[in-house]
Parts: sequence; C-alpha cells; structure tokens
Amino acid sequence: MVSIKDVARHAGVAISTVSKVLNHYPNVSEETKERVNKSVEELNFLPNSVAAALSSKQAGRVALLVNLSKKTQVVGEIDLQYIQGAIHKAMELNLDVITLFFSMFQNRTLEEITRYLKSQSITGIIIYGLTKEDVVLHELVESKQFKCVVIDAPIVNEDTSCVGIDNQRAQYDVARKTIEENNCRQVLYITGKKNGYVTDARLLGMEQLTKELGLKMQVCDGKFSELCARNITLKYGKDNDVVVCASDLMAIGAMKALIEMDIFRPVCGFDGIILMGYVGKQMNTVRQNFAEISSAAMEELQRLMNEGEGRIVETAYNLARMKYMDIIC
Amino acid sequence: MVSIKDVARHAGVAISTVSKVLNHYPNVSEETKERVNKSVEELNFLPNSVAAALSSKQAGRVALLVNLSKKTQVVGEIDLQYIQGAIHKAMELNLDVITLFFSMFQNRTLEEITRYLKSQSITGIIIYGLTKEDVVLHELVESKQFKCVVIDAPIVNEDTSCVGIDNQRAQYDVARKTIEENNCRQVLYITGKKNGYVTDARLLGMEQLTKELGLKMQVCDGKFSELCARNITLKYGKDNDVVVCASDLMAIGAMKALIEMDIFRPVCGFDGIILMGYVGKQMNTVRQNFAEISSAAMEELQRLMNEGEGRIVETAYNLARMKYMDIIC
DNA sequence: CTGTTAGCGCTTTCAA
DNA sequence: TTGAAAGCGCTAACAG
Repeated sequence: MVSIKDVARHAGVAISTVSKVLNHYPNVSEETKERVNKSVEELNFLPNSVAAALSSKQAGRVALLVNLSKKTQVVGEIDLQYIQGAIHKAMELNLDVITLFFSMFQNRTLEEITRYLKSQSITGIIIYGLTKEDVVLHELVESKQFKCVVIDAPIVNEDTSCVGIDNQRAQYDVARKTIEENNCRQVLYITGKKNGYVTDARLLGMEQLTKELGLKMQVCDGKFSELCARNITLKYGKDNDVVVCASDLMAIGAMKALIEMDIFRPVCGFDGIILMGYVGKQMNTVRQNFAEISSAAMEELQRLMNEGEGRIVETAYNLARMKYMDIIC
Repeated sequence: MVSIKDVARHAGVAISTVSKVLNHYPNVSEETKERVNKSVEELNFLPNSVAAALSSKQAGRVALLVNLSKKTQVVGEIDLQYIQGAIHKAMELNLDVITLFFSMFQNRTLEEITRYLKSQSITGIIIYGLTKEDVVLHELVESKQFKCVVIDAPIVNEDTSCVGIDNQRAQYDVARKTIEENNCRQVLYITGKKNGYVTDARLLGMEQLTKELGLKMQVCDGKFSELCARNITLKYGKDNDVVVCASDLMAIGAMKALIEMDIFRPVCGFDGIILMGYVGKQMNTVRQNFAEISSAAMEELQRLMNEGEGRIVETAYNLARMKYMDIIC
C-alpha cells in the first residue's frame, strides 16, 4: 500500500507538507503543491481515511442515524435514497461514513450512546426520521457533543443544523394547485403519523390554505398507512370534493378507495416516490429528491465540523404531475 | 475519553496485557483477566475501533456492497433488512462496517476499486445482489485481495464464502405445496430477471418439480416486475391452472390480473416480504428472513477473516401461508 | 513556506 | 505470564 511517506519521498518533500497539500492548507507554494499532486497522481495515492480519523480528532467520521419505521414499509425506498445520497456525497467530500439505526439504541441511555459513538471516532451525525418521542436522541442533539444535522425536524443550535424542504409551503402549494385546478370547496385531508414534525408542518400548510381560500376541511389521521387512508376515504370521501394526503402511499390508498366506490375525486399526495402501485390515474404530488436532501445534509455537516454555526437549510422541491401508469416497468 | 491506557493504569497492568484480554488471547492468567475486566466495567471502557483498525491490518473493517436495482423498487425493503441485519450483527461482533453501493463503482477499474477499499482499511466485504453482468466485481472477488461473502450467488474460493437460502429447493417446495393443494397440472411460471443466479436456481427447482410430477409448464420472463407479471398473467393466466412467481411482487401483479379477469387460479410467490399491497387473497410464499441471512453472512465473514476457508452456508427458510389483508396496518 | 517531531489508541513482536 | 517498545498512516503544533 502506497502511503503518504512514499508520496513525500517521491516528491522530495516532508510528510507534513504532503498532508498540508492534501488537506488544502493555505501556506504551501504553488510549486510544491504541484509537485506533490503530481506524485499523488503517479503513485495512485489514496489517503487512508482510518489513519486520518484517528489522527485528527477534528475531522472525524460521520454517522447516519436512520429511523426505520416498521409501520410504513414503502418508506424503505425513501430511507435507501437518503442513505445512498449521503454516502455518495461523503465519498466526494472524503468523509468516512457509518450507518446506524435507531433500533440499535433502544433502551440505551444518553451516556451509553455517546460512549459508543465516541468509540467509533464519530464527531458528526445526520439523523433521519426523528420524532418527538425520541427523547434520548433529542438529548443527544442537545448535549452538543457532536455536530448534528437533523433531517426534517426544526432543531437548531450552534452545533446543529436542520435540512429538509419547507413542508408547510410544499403542502400548501400542491394542495392549492389541485384544489384550484378542480374548483374544490370541501377538503378531506389525511395526515401523517401524529407527533411527527413533518405531519404538523404539513397540517399547518393546509390550515393556512383553507383559511385563505375559505374552504372547509375535514382532517383525519391516516398514520402514513395506505390501508388507513383507504378506509378513511371509503368513509368520508363521498362527503368531500377533494382528497389531500400527506404522503403518496396514502394517496394511493385513497385512490383505490375512490375506484372501489366508483366516484371521482381529485387526489393529491406528497413525496414523489416511485411506487409499485399503478392505479392508472394521475395525481399531483410534491416531488422531493431525497438523495439530494441527504447530500445537502452531508455538505452542511461538513460545514458544521469546520466550525460553522447551526442553521436551517432548505432544499428545492418541485410539484409534478405523475401518472403512475407510466412510472412502472 | 477513557482509553486502554486508563484501564491499564486502573488495573495495574501493562497496556499490552489489556489488549490481550480484550482480544481473548490465550496466554493470560485468569486472575489478571478478571482484574482487567473489572476495570473495563468500572471505567465503562469501550475500545476505539478506529485505532484498532489502524493498528491491526488483521481485523480490519468490513464493507457492505449493495446493488440497488432500480427496476424493482420494492426490493428497497429487502435491501434495508439486509443492511440492518448486517450492521446489527457487526455491532455485536465488534466489527466496523461501512455501507457502499454498486453505483459508486460504476465505470471503475478493479484497481481503482481495490485502492479505494484499501484506503478505507477494508479487509472484508459482503456483496448483495451480484449478477453475472457485474464483471469487475467478480474480478474483485476472484482477486482474493479481500475476504468476501457473497449473498445468493454460488461463488466460493479459499477467501470467499456464499450464503443464502437454497433457492432451488425453496422454489420446489413452495410450488409443490401450492400445486398439490390445488391439484394442478398446467403451470404458468413467471421468472425473475435474466442472468440472476437466483432466477436460474429457482427455475431449476421448477424444472425438477414439473419433471417429477409430470406437469406442463409455461415459462415467462417477469423481470421481477409487478406490472410485467400482471401482463403475463392477463395473457396466459387463463390457459394455466396455477401461477407460480419467482417473487412476491410479481405474485401480487398476477393476483391483480386474475382479479381483473375475474377467474380463480392459485398463485404462489417467493420472499415473504411485507408488502404494501392488499389483495385480500391468500397465497403461499417462501418466507425468508433477510436480516438473518445477512447476520449469518457477517458471522461467516468474521470466520473467514480469522483464517477460515471459503464455503457455502445455507440458512433456513420457512413456507408460510400469508394473507396480505392481515399484514397491512 | 517547509521540515521535525510528537502523538492519536491500539496491536504485536520480543525480552524479561 | 507479563511488560516495554515499535509501529499502523496521518495530523498538527512548533521551530526553522
């Protein structure tokens, strides 16, 4: 294995100089920089990230902390896109990543979790799917022992940023589009799981919208479940003239119910995931790019680890008209 | 952070002795062993895995190499279960894991991939979703530079094991059960994606079965796609008296087609995944525990890394009667 | 701007 | 059976 030592010898400089070039330190002359880079190329040198992590308490490694919700299986797609996006970005940024799941920390104390993360030389964490019920993890974030980026939950302090899309605005936009296109007055809104930040923000969006447009709204808890949404729609779909769902999965459920009842109501979803269902109908949805959100999170984490301050980062989203028929196969 | 040094001091022994105790070396007296362990407990010591990885070229870290097939989205669920199972087990075994995706190595040469893995101090790899088309990754396995465990693909050499269920036998069993329960004579078999090891093995199972029972079989390529399976069933379902599918997802597609045509045919699947579809019918399936398979793989990899020889490991599977209606929500 | 040097926390000879 | 000491590959003062 070719090491920094070999590069130094090959370039005729000191090891530390190579390190400085590698890490883009300021005080290096253009000439030596070039010489070193040439040697790096020629020797096909790739720095050993483990050694780097051990040596610098600074840079450290980052952990992806993922909450797999057993309830909404299809979200597996989202989780994977998140993980993939983060890991790809990390590779680009030369950060070392390990993936962890909430389930590994069940019934563990803050102290145990902290110890474990430190034993892994982790200094930065990205958290996916945090809910208000995850008390210990909240403590973890607030303890400020690690730099954190939280996805889709509004937690910010000097060592913590959050990234996500503006759920309130996105829900507002997509619902408004659907409602105005179809001239609706009475909305059935099927929300996500209770106690999710995301659920609350989206509901706010709907409240704002219905107030602004002077609409009536019936709100039901769909728990992010296709079947729940289906049952709710079966029960209340007829009494409303549009069904707005806080997730695509639930929108599919609603759509199936409507088909079953053989009545038409416009339906709109959220997420923009590629579903396995094909109902043969169109619907509006918020197209989120999960990999991109995750990628932004990784970049934000790097900024934090380089002494940045916590802040809110919002990535783009698009409204898209999707025909499920077209997406499959 | 409490280090091995602190433990040594606290226990009144040398650092190296602590290390020996930690790694279960033979030549340590019971007495010192106890003393050290007591200190470890009292100080809540957790070894720094990064330092360990750097120091010992032996143990190293393991990479999970995952092939996310864009085509069959629902497999996301399977991938996640795999990843989770592996990471859980690794935590237990005190192995350091990083997760990587095939896509990161697209258009990369064997040498580049090898360099990257080595720069990450990786010595063991578990590969998920390898197909015959992944030439470079095959070379990687054959280069024997790393200890490998391949899931569901029959590749074995002195440094490589494979683990999975016996696909041929499982397909044989589940189809036989379904066919005998329903007294069928003419089988429609919808296969998975071409060139998958898994697809071939399952097909072999079907060939064996139809030969043994003297059945007629029509084989169609369903590409692991729900919609394809649906279309195939729409076309040929009527001419056959049972539909056997090489995956649950395709079985759902077949079921939907049969419902649409309003005819009854027994359907059987494979996988045992928790699907979001609810067709309200029963079907046989092979229940695989992906997390468990992955867990077994991690254990096998550890054995390999401790100078074991490559071999085939097959984990258990169960046939289960699943009612999709019951599974949802 | 460059090089020397002392670690990071752990493993692993090698002597004692 | 134990301990001293030399690294693993890299970073980060510090001195020049």
